[in-house]
Amino acid sequence: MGRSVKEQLESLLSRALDTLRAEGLGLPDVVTPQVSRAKDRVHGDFASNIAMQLAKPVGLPPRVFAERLIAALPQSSLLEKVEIAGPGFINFYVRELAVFDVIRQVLEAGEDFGRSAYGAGSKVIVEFVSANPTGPLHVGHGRGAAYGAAVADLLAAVGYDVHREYYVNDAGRQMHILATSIWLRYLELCGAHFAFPSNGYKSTGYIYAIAQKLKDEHGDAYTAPIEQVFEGVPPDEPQGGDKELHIDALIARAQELLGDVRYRYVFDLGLNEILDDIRDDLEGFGVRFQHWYSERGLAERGAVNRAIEQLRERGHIYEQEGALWFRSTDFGDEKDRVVQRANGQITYFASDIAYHLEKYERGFERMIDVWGADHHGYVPRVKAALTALGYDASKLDVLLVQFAILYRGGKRAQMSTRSGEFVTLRDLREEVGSDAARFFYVMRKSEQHLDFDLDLAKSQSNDNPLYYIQYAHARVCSVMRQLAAKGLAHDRARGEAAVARLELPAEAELARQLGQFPELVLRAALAYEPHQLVHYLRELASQFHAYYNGHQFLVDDAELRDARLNLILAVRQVLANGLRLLGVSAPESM
RNA sequence: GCGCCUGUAGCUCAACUGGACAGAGCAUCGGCCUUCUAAGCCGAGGGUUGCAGGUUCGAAUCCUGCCGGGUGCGCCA
Repeated sequence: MGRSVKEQLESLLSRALDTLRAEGLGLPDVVTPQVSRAKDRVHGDFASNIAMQLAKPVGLPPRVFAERLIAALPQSSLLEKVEIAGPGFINFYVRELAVFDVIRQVLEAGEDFGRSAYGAGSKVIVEFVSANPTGPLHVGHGRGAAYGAAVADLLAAVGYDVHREYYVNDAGRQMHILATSIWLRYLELCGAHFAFPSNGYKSTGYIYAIAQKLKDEHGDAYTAPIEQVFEGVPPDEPQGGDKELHIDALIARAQELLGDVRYRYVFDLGLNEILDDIRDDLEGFGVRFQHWYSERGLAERGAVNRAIEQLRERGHIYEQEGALWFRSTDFGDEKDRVVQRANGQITYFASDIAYHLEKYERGFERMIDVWGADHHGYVPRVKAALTALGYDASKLDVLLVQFAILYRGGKRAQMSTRSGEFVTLRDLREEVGSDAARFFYVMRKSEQHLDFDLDLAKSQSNDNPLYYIQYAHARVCSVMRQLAAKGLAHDRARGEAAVARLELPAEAELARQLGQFPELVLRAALAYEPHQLVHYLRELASQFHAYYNGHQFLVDDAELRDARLNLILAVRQVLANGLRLLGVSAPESM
């Protein structure tokens, strides 16, 4: 595909600077000129602010320096003209034919147009979703899933070797609460009556479903007398007690009455059922992982103890009131953190240190974690631990995703994990479809709170930006169907030979927009900002719709017709490539 | 109280990461279907970028201080 126009211009400027340096101008030794797209067409196609940046060190007024730079520019067939504007911008006007060459490039590259090798050879891990397997994914997880998947796909598109991973928290206290909740529901199904713990997973239907499965498969082999279950258990909160002590005692009782093997069975049954559901849900959402990384496995391999040991060897661990603490305040955290509780249990934080340690050991050059923004307080301590262990914490980028708030009929549709009444990702997908969900989730910058308008996402109207973009794609397909219906064939070579017939401003504008796609993909990938792609596609669709409305493609003049068809086929290709990166389909008809 | 995110048109958001007159969509108003899908197009109005300072050739963007919204500050995960 060759170097982009932008890169070629930057290289031209570099050579001009070398010339001036040779002439004895006081230039810094290393200068990498930046060329950017001109925001406004009256400023040409590309612009550089290099003259203003270097005016001071060189000791010349910006415009004078710009003039000398332009005079030193090597000859290039690319350029129509170069001008100085405003305080000292250098504006580049690119030849029309160079602009239209992108059509040929798009049609040749097809699905690969927009891809690049920027990150080639670099291994990156994107860890996202990682929701506790204690229940179905809800709409908050959905945004992390859509965003993480888009970031991963963008990075892969620009050449990184991307590893997508889900960290499964299958070892913590929450999982024990889940196992115990399932078991108590099972006892209910077997005829027992009691007050369900207020801190248990009371939830809607899935706990019962798993309990029912246990009953179907094993009858009453897992029962225990209900008096024994609650004997000596401290009172629950509604009875004036402590809900945490209450549930912890019930967990201990479940383990005691079931014994190791049967308890483990219930525990794993719950874990696997829920994990299967999550996997299936994400699959339907177009989100796939290379690896489901088990927290329990980490502990069983001794990796967590090893991590704590390494911290201790480096002198960052101390003991206080029976617990082991990591002195994270030495590394900028606001307070020290417990890694092992007084009761001997390892904290989630300790597992997380071990997990990230392994990410380094597995050879990733960049690590990306996508977390809910409510976990932001957790970032400094993880980075502190990695720094303490001698790793470069700047290789870890924690991307925080703000909440998505659902609106239906102008009112908030609430969600919460513990109360029985929450909106699952599956509910959302069923209501608006996976395409709309994927699209709306990444429409906004991730650190921006997202107002998710369910009515808008469902509406088949011009308010809905997703339909607007998909419709542009479908329209091109429709044109091609019409071509066939008229008994005509499209000849790409004839169109390419007649590219000079594309004389309309709208055509040049479209070609310019197409030419920006590769840079846009790169920029969106490196900034972790898929919303840039959304805005780009909207703009491209808008330009296409205007072109479509104003001009006929299926004209009698075969050369002109094929030249125009090449252009709109290129538009269709870029729309499809962009939508695919967002995990959204590109329908052939609507 | 401290930390992080955030405040841009009536509403929802952009602004290529410090660049040129701050741009879109929706909503409002006025036009366009005997021609490739009107799920579309064309046009109009709408702004002291929360407020006050500062940094510089140049600020919505960086710094400081206020004001408002969100979120977090467990031997939870």
